[in-house]
Amino acid sequence: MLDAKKQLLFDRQAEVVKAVAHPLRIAIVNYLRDGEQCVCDIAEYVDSERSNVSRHLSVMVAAGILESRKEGLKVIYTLKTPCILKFFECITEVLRQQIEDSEELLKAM
Amino acid sequence: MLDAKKQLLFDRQAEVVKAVAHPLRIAIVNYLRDGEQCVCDIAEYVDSERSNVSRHLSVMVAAGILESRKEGLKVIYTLKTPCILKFFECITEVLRQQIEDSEELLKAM
DNA sequence: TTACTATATGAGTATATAGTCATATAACCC
DNA sequence: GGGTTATATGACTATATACTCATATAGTAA
Repeated sequence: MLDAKKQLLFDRQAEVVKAVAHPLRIAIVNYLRDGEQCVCDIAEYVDSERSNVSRHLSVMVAAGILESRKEGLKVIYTLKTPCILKFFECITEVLRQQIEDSEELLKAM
Repeated sequence: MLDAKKQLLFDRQAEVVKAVAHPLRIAIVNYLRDGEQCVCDIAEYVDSERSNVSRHLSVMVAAGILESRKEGLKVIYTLKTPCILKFFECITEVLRQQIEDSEELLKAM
């Protein structure tokens, strides 16, 4: 059975994972690979309301994925842990496997 | 701006990430590291209703994370892409960073 | 056949999350 | 000071998700 310590760990891990479990947030993380950006530029890139983007950014900061600092009027967001990018390599591998499976299925038809 | 192709990719990636963005599902994936298991044993391990566990498992199969096969009355679930484990290394690194930050804060107090 | 077990799923409820709009705050420029 | 801009947040609605209970299905064993 799951002990309380492990359960707590999985809760914390789930918080982090949830923070990137959204297409918009994934787009943001990918955008920030190329360098830090303000809310307004991110909002333009992902084509969504600034207020909405601001909320998504807060969630990712709370999860420890992003960092922010104020610069004049703007708030600049950065990737805090570049390891989050390795994360997407894993996800891409899952997707690649899915496509291979579809191809197998197609061949068998 | 995000083009349609990238948007589609991020949608697919989000599907996979969502499939592990839950403490119970993370517990299941960790349990399956040590080998395949049936629904009943998984349900006992995570201490949840079988019907609930069964649904969580279906989601992860749909996302391409798990595989299943029938064996008598039981349905056995396996990790399909072991790369999903690397995934958790990244998450753990984010958590470790968070703890380091807390320590820094504490020292500064 | 009947009884039993493991799993899946429909229907319902409760909760969480995303998105929008209006408004507040903070920093800037005049 | 007043006006403007960037960001954050409260309040709301719409939607998605998790969970439970009851039931259906498929296999097993008598």
